[in-house]
Parts: sequence; C-alpha cells; structure tokens
Amino acid sequence: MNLKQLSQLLGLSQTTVSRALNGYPEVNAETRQRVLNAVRETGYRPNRAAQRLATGRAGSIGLVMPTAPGYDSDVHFGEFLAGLGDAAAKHEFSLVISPTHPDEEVAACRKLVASGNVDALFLAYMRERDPRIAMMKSLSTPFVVHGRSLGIPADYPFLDVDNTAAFHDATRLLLQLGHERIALINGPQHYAYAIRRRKGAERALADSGLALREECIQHSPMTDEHGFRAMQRFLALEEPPTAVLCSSTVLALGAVRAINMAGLRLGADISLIAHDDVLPMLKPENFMVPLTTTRSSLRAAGSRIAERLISQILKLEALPEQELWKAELIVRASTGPAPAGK
Amino acid sequence: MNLKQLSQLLGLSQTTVSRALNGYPEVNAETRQRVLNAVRETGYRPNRAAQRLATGRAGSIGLVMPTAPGYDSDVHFGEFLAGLGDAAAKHEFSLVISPTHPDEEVAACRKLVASGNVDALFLAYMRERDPRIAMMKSLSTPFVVHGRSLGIPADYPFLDVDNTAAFHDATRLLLQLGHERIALINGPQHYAYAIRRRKGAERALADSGLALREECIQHSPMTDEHGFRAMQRFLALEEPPTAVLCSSTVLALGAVRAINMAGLRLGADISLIAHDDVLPMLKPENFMVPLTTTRSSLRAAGSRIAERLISQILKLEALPEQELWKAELIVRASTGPAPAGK
DNA sequence: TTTAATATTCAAAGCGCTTTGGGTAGTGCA
DNA sequence: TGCACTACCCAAAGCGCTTTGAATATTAAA
Repeated sequence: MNLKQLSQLLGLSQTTVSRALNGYPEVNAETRQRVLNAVRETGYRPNRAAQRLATGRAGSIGLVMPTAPGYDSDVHFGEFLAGLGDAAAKHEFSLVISPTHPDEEVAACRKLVASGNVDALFLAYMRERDPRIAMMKSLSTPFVVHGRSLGIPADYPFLDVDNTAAFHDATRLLLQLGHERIALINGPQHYAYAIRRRKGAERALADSGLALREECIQHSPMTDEHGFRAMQRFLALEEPPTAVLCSSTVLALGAVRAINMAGLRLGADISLIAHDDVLPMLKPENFMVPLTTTRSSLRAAGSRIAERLISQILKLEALPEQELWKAELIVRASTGPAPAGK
Repeated sequence: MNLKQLSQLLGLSQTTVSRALNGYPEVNAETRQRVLNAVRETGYRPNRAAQRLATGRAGSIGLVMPTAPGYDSDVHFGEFLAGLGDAAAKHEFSLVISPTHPDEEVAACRKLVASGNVDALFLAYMRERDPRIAMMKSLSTPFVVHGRSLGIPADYPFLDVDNTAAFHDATRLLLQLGHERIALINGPQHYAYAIRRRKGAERALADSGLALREECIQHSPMTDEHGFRAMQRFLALEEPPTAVLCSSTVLALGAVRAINMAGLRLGADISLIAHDDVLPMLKPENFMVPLTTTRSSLRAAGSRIAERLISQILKLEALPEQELWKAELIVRASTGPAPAGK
C-alpha cells in the first residue's frame, strides 16, 4: 500500500493525503479524518526511503561503533546507547550504527554522512587532536561530540564531563586523608578523557608538591581483568600506593578483588575512588565496601546529546553548543585515612 | 555531487556510470577506470535513500532496542550488538536501531519493517508465545530470532543456545558432587531462555528425585545487585542451598560477594555455576575463585545471525534455518563436593 | 450582485538512483 | 557482401514521497 493507492482509494490527490498526514493546515478537518481512518484500516506506512529522498531528511542520527573481531566490546557503549535511544525514541528517530574497525573511524564518519542515511552524527571515543572534528566541521551535517579532543581549539559542539576536575577533586580528597602514594588505573592512553583524568590527578598532587609515579599508572581497556592485574602490579611494588583511582567501576571491580586477595582492607589499608558512569549492572554502593566515586551518568549524557542533535535537525529551541558537566564526588566507605607509618 | 553531475563531467550517461560503479559487465574496462578515477577525485558517494528507493533494498538490518527512562540497560545487549556489527561491517551493512518502550516491541517491529529502512529484522528477548513471531511470518521481510519462544511451534528461523541442556548438565554436575539443595538465580521470568534454564535444572533434579524449591528461585534482571540480594536471601534460609546456578556472570558477581560476606568459601562451603556469555568485561576465570560455567558466546551468536540475515538478503549461499548451539560446561574451582553433614 | 478573500484541493515537477529496452559500432563467418 | 553476434553505451521510465504553483469552491465584504 503506497500513497498513490491510498489516495485513489480515497478519491483524493496524493498531495492532499500527504498534507493530511503531515499535519498541514490547509486540509479540511473532515477530509483529514477520512484519511486518518483509511490509514488505520489499510495499515499504510509511508516509505521512509522515499520520504528521505523527497525531504532530504533521514529521521535518524548516526554513530560509528568501533568494533572488530577480537576487539573487546565496551560496556560503556551500551549504556550510552540507551541514553541516545531514550531521546531518539521520544522524537521517533532511529539510530544508524555503522560498525567499523577502530582504525577507520574518520572514513566511516564521512561515509555515513555522505550516504544520506543520517541527519546528524554523534562522535565519541575522542582522541588527542582527533581528525574527525576538522572533517565534520568541513561538512554541513550537525554533530555533537561526546567528550572533547585535546590539542586543538574547543570550537565545536560537545558535551563533556569535567574529567580533570573530577580526578583533581578525588585526588585532593585522598591527599586530605593523608595519602601520598597514589596510583591510577586509567582507560586507554589515547583517549582524551583518560589524558584529562590523569592530568587532574597530577595537578592535585603537584599542588601538594607530589607527583604521580610512572610505575603507579596503568592505561588499559576498562575490564575487570585489567583492573585486577594493575592492582596486583601496584601491590607488588617496593613502595605500594596507599590509595588508587580507577577510571571505571568495572576496573574497580578487579582492583578490589586484588586488594582482597592481598588480604588488605579496603578503606583502611588502602583507599579507592572510582569514576562511576552509573552502569545499572554494577553499582558502587553495592560493593562489599561501598565505593567512593566521582559520578556522572553516561546514559544521561547520551540522552542529552540526542536531544541537542534532534533539536538542531528539527530546528526546535536552540540548546547550548557546549556543555561541561560536573561529576559529583560521593564519599562512601572505600576511602579512609592513610595508614600510619606508611 | 550526484550521479547526474558526475556523468556529465565524464560525458557519459547516468546508466553507464551507474553500471560501472555497480560492477556490471557491459562496461568497457577503460571506461570503468575513468569512472572510478572520477569518483575518487570528486569524492562522489551515491545517495543511499535514492539507492534504496530504486532498488527496494536498504542495506541495513534492523533491531528493536527495548529501552525507556528508568529501564535498566542490559550489558548483554552491547555484546550482542558487537557481534551483529562485526558481520554487518564485513558486508557494508549498517544497523538500524529503533529504541522502543519494552511494552511496544510488536508495534515497533512492524513499523521498522514498514518504514522500508531495513532489509531484515533481528528479534531478541523472546518471551513465551511471543506475538512478534506470528507478525513477522505474516510479512515477507527476512528475520532471525535470537533464542526461541515457548508454547508455539518452532517453525521459524532462529539461533538459540540449548539452555535447557546447559542448565541440565550444570545441575547434573552439582548432583554428582553430592549437592541436593540447589538454588537458581535466573533472568526475568518472562523470557523464554529463563524458563528453559529453569526447566533444565528442574529436570536434572527430578531425575534424581529432587525438586527445585520455590524459595530457592530468583527471577530478576541480570545485575550485580540482584545477584547479591538473591544470594543473601538464599543464605538466610533455614536450609540454605549448598550450590547455586546463575544465569549470568554478572549475577554471579553479586552472588559471590554475598557468599564472601557470609564468610563462606566458594567451591568448598558452597558451589556455583554461572552461565557465561563471554563478556569481555567480566571473565569467569578471573574471579577470585574461578567460576565453573556453561559457556556460549553472545557475540558469536550475534555475528552468526547477521551472517544469516545478510546471506538471505543478498541471496548468497543458503545457511541453516535453525541452529541450536550447545553450551560448553567448563569446570573451574567454584564447584566442589557438597559439604558433609548438610 | 460583484468582488475579494479564504479555504480546499489538485496536477505535476522533482529528489538521485537503478534498470529496462533499445541503439550503434565493430567483429567473425558464410 | 551480408548477416548474426558481441561489446558497449544511451534515453527514459520508474521507485514513493513532498512541495510548488494553480485551480476551484466557498464565504465575506462591498
């Protein structure tokens, strides 16, 4: 069933039917009702491809999903997606995901835009001097970056969490508790958020005349296993840290395990602060020793970005171009005074 | 830059250029090369909406993502998506995700198909007598179900893990070890896989003249927290179980925590077997006490389903309509003989 | 009763691509 | 030389929708 058939059925022109369906004012109320009824009865659905071709709009927002066989999927991706999805669903947008090898993201973005399949693009997993930004600016498709790049001017639309501040504050708390040997279990080194978190910690330490020792830093994908290994490595050091920062509760999971296994008491012998993306699967308050965290909901961020993108596509109210969210520092039991004599 | 402009630039007809690009044989090799060069120089990309309209093909496979504000996202979804993505990327397909309220999946599927946005549909989160199956069978769009429904004939394309057998085998192992009081921490009650897993366990118990006690069953979303709570509840019973089955390593995570907290030794005082979806984030072999599991990769399943869908769309080789994968039972340290005197 | 608005409706022109149904040369063979 | 092929290329017809520019019917104002 297509427009033509439907309009013939009704004895109306395609124009009128189309207008009736799309809410244009110049249609008699009674006629519109007739059309609507016919739609219900016939189950007619406009063909989106044709709609797109005619309007130039796709009704969907695109994102590139870095993936490849052997490349670990990222838990955080799903959570973020849920946020995008919530907002998209509200406006009847769909998400077009282009699964792509992590090394070919730039090309994949360009392709996705050129395909005409999407009205806007969402960019994530930002790196230092990320080439995707210049590329997107040269096109006219709206986009919002989740996070911020580094080393290039921040003159593009983004939504980021103030990672530097979050880790600065967390580190300062540890310092105030008397910790001096602090370690960091971070995400992969090439991501901007990881760099910023590290900087935040380093700055807080520097403010107290201390430094983040090279051997007390771990950069790796955010899985339980990497958290565990990193913590084990730290604990084996000649001068092991008395406190550790984790870039994710998933990393913290492994770290806590290593701590337990070493017979140390979390919050007493060693303190831990994790960044909490609010993964429903893993809540910091439910750890055996509840975790002190810097919290910022990934899902909320996804949702907000989708809102911004859609409001731009549909030319609704103007939303801020750039947003920097503060993470909340929530103190629970995993942090305590530095053990004496260390 | 569109086909028309490109063909004018080359002094060729749109037909020829189109054919050159799509690999049709009736084009002079030299001409084709000229076209290809021009494409490279101009950066021309065919408009997908137009392609779709003309071919009737969308170049993408669709899925409905159940989501709503306040509705927890599911870790397993992301992992599955990665699998779909791997295969999709290989054939230059994209994924169209329609985020939908969990109660409106049927309507969302119908809409997604009718939109012409997708060439095939992937169905998951199967329930008992799932209405989506009849609906999809009435349409002519290819689809593959991940899992199987229950209570209706299995006469549709699916890929499922033999959940009944997996939990049957796991339970039998526990019985062989002398356990008689066995508990089950399962996924939400309305999902077919959860029902099958329960049945598997019940059957194995019945074979030994035992039963799964009602108070030893927990149905809930698969998060750490639910695993923890369930285990705590079990341990508080008058006659607590000596072994527990978990439907996910995420649930096991919480369960193990409760076990530790109760001062019990996993694999000695209490045994645990979890179903392992091979989430990179959380590996059973890395638990403090490595977990005995029934293993079946979610990602591999996703990938395989995408392959099947695509081969059907593109009319490549015929792949099996129905597949039932066996889960491997992998014994690690979390299972041991039932404690004496219990 | 006219005339000017206003309210409805329509025919037709695209949107950019694929594909059908011819054409036109050039080649080999009788 | 004539004929059947083959190789290559083209014009034009859609795909199903939106939107422009007009036409027609209705109503209000003069």
